[in-house]
Amino acid sequence: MKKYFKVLEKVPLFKGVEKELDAVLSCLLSSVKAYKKDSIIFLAGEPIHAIGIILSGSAKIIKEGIDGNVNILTELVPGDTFGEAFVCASMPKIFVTVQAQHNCEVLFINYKKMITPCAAACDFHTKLIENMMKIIAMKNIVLNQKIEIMSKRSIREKLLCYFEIQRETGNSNQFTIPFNRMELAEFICVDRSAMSRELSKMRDEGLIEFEKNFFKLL
Amino acid sequence: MKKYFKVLEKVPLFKGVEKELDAVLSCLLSSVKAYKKDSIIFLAGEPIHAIGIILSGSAKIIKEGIDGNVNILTELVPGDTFGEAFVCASMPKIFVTVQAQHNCEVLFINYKKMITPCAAACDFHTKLIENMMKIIAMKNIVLNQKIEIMSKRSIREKLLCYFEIQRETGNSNQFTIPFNRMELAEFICVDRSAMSRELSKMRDEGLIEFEKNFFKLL
DNA sequence: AATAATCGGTTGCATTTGCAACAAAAATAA
DNA sequence: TTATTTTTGTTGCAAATGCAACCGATTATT
Repeated sequence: MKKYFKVLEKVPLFKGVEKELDAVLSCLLSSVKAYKKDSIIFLAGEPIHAIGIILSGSAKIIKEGIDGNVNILTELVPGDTFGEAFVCASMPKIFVTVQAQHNCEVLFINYKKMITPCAAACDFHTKLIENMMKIIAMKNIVLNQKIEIMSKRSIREKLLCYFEIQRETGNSNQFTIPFNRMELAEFICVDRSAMSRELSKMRDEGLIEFEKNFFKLL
Repeated sequence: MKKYFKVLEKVPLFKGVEKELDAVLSCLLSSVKAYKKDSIIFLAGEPIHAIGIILSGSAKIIKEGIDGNVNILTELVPGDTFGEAFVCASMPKIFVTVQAQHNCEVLFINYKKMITPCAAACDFHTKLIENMMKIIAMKNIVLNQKIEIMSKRSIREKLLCYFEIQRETGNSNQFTIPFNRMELAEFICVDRSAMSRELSKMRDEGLIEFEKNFFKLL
């Protein structure tokens, strides 16, 4: 177990209990499982009762359409957590499939164990609960922001909405975004070239200035 | 307080502790405040530390753009909860504004109190935490579904994605949706008439059948 | 029953967008 | 350095979409 501490220390779920990780993990009945490349970790439609944390290797969350085409929703790397939403919502089954991309190892945390204070005076339960709540709530806020952006009808409005969020977040009219053009287009769900065209127009109209990932609102 | 039990009994946060509501509320240091029509309950940019529950009247969650135009995100009626995401995420400030639509009364639940087990043997804390987790996680799933729909490029794909979710949820190729045309269009963020046009086309092509809110996938 | 209001479908039209192909610029590799 | 790959911007074009206006059907109100 020790060899994973480097990874586990940085997992948001364990923030504040890094010192007691040994005790935490054994109290939570956590287990480690290894998966070969391409094998299934969670299968859509199956019930799940534990939260997964990638220890090594990588995995992907995929969604298979009725027509058979698969869609990669997220790529998971060491330290990433998955399945929380379904477990915490007590959903009878998970909607997505999690599949190993390379050989990988996964730590599973039993949810019931986590949120139930145990007989022993394990006072880190409160901290774990707080962390988990924070993780999910934060994701909630981020998802809402994304919906706010995507609910705009035109590319220009989507961009302005995204920029506005950046402005609010950084309290500044200028900022560096964490995407290149391609990624930004994917994030706001529009065509890259169409977005590029719109960005140029907005610059010509004196609304914004930009150079690579650096943007300035005028 | 008694007079609000009718409302509080049905609040998801209190599911499973309806019998002990009196004890719960006093342990949580909850307080009730009355607001006059149009007055501000939470102001965007301010810090918040409590979760709100509408007891009577109604309120709205609004977002003010930089250009001054306001956007109603949600309307809140008795029993509705608000502010959970920001409080549970420990955000330093709330991004949206909550304003009374009519005169209304709001119950505030202190978050710290809720997630911290108290000295007295209040074993309902665990239940409340579980409920809160479930509420936020569930919203998470719903938001993800909405994003999945909105990330589709065409109206047809958006509709099919929405229908597919309905199909999965109900395990049936036919279902009654909770929206009229106007609301459905708003939900998937497209123009109503354009959506109507697309629905007709899809029917003509033999993809679907529908009558009012009842849809059948073929 | 008569009237008004809401809802859903249709259509013409201008605009926006996605798509594809290409070119310039920048980054990376040889 | 030169060659190669990746990234970004540009443009023509066809298709999709939003918008507005309209009409008939359904529902609610008087």
